[in-house]
Amino acid sequence: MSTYSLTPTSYLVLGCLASAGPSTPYELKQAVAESVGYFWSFPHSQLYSEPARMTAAGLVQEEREEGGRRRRVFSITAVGRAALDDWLTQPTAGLPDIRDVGLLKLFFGDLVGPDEVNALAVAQRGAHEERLKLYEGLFSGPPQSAAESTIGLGIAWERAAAAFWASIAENPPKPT
Amino acid sequence: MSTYSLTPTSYLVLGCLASAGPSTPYELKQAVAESVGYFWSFPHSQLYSEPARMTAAGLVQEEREEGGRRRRVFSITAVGRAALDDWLTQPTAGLPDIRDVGLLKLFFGDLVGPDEVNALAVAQRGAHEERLKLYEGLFSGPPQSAAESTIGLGIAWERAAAAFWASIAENPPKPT
DNA sequence: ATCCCTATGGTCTGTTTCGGATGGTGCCGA
DNA sequence: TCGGCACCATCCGAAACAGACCATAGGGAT
Repeated sequence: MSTYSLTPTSYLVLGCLASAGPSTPYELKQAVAESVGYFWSFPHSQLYSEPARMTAAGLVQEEREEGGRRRRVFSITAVGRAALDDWLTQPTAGLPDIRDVGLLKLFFGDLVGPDEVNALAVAQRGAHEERLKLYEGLFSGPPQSAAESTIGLGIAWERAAAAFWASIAENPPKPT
Repeated sequence: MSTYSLTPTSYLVLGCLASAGPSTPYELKQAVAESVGYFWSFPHSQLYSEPARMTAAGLVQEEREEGGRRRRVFSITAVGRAALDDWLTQPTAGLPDIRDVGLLKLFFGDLVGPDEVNALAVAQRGAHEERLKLYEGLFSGPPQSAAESTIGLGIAWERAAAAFWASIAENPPKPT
């Protein structure tokens, strides 16, 4: 067999199918949008193409809805479930890039004046605070599952970032 | 004119050329690796191909070294500088995705046991702490420039993430 | 001087991602 | 019954990506 490599998108699909049962790509898209999509946006087109790819590899299988639109419904196979468990069981130690366009601008902030840096900092601070409020409104009690607990990192990140940009705004870096 | 769109990579190149003066792709690669590369890794191949693309758009210009390897040396043009200033002057309010594979695994943590979640949390915590130490060792005093101040967000992120994973490890989420 | 070795420096390619443009289609209300 | 819209799906060009692979200058050993 070819060295078929599973991408994060693949595991996303596998995980969703394992959690929510058989789904259409559209349902995947919905589920993703209101959960994991907050910290990892997947283009919806991939949620259509990826299951197709994975069908060929035997990780999922495809059926058709009976009536109506006769949409494709994908479900995870035993092979897929094994691949998912395998992945979930390996504790990744890899770290993501921050890849923040705002931070990239700050990095080149010495090329423009302090006013521009300040405007950037204010805008970023506002955006992070807004997002923070959104996150804080999502759940009321303490997290009820591993899935819900992920919001904790979102909140921590937004708080940290808001504080960082606030400090930049207050105390603009200047080459002496 | 065609709608030539500048990507973050383009601005990276422009910014580096504006900051450091005319450079070869190899020098760009070096400069990036030891600075902005910590939070945004650019494949080195792009630092070769992107300036070529940009030359065609008139944003940079290319010369050749006299002796030795006769490497390509790129420098920013007035047009390029204007584009860069324009970009730097617009305060982006956009937020990046976190895109953390570990967090994605946590999101599906309900599909495996608490032991696996715990192992993940421990590994992630360790990785973030290690990275934190690296960052803290980079500069001694307070930041001397906008560029240096970016490390602040790196440190804040690593601290927040390490704390988050520590809390997951201590208090593993369990569906009741 | 020559030749080899290795740091340094550069190119190329197949795959995946991205994100939006575009194109169907079932269903409900008038 | 028919028109419109929300729902659903596919496609495509342009980049990003990772990394394999190649080239060469210049120093050191002989």
